[in-house]
Amino acid sequence: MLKISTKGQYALLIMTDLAESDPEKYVSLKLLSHRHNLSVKYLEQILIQLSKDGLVMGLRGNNGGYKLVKKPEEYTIGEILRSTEGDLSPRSNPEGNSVSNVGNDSFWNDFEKVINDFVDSINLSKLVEKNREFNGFDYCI
Amino acid sequence: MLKISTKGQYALLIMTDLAESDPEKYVSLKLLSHRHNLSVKYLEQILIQLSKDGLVMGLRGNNGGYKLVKKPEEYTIGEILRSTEGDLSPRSNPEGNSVSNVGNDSFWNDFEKVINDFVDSINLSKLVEKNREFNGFDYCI
DNA sequence: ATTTAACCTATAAAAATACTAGGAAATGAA
DNA sequence: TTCATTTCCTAGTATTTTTATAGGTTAAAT
Repeated sequence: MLKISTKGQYALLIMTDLAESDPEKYVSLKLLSHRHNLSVKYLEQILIQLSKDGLVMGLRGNNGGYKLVKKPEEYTIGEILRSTEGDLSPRSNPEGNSVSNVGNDSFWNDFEKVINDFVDSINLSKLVEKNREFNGFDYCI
Repeated sequence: MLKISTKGQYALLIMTDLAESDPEKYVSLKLLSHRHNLSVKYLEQILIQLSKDGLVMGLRGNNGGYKLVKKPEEYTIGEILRSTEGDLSPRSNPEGNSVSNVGNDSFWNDFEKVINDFVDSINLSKLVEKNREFNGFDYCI
């Protein structure tokens, strides 16, 4: 279907949220859950993945939560999406079966490159800006 | 997952095949099935879809089958993929839920445009050429 | 100690994909 | 006209992927 799953969309949403928060403070899943009307348990999976890939840093215990490890402008949308979605290759089975479409390889490779080049050309700050433009300054409860 | 399904890949494969065949003659599913090692019944669904969208023309009965309705260079990869995949929008739920990510709309719109611009920039002839380069002249049994 | 909250693993429901199956309608040839 | 052929049409099924939920463990702060 050529779709980014909701997981990827939520990852973008949460990263945008963290980018707008105090970069020193940890934001808890509970808070993120309330702010975006998503279950703690589902967000957990997303943030653990982002954490494993070193995009965010988690802290346990009281006043724990997650925060960014870099400045917002240092994240590309691509690295966020690839963290939760896996590689953004539009082709289903890279070299899997016996179908003789190997001649189309360059098309699929080019396609993949176009996708990655685009998502890597945009950084998180840009997304935050767009959000600000749209929502005014604060949008949270 | 941001993947074109196998259906879309097969559609491309079959369209490439038809582009290499005699434009006047109808090629049967049986033959296409043998050539690409795919079931007649599955190919049927793909070709009926392409037929409904006016990309190919079907003829029933003896010596029936499918043929292109235009010259190969007049098809874009985009119109072939959109026929079997539906629209190539990377976003899961256009305006569905209550998640406040509406500020990211322009990102998703741009993303969609990048994808469509790419697949519409390549025509079927180009794919045929690539195949020829790779396989030499004839690759079928 | 106790509370809080991230981590980890497993499982279940829903949706999409990847097929398979049976029959109806049309075409060409015998 | 009859028959084989092949597209058309609709339904159903199995597998995989997505979208979650749930329970327990570990770590940190108070």
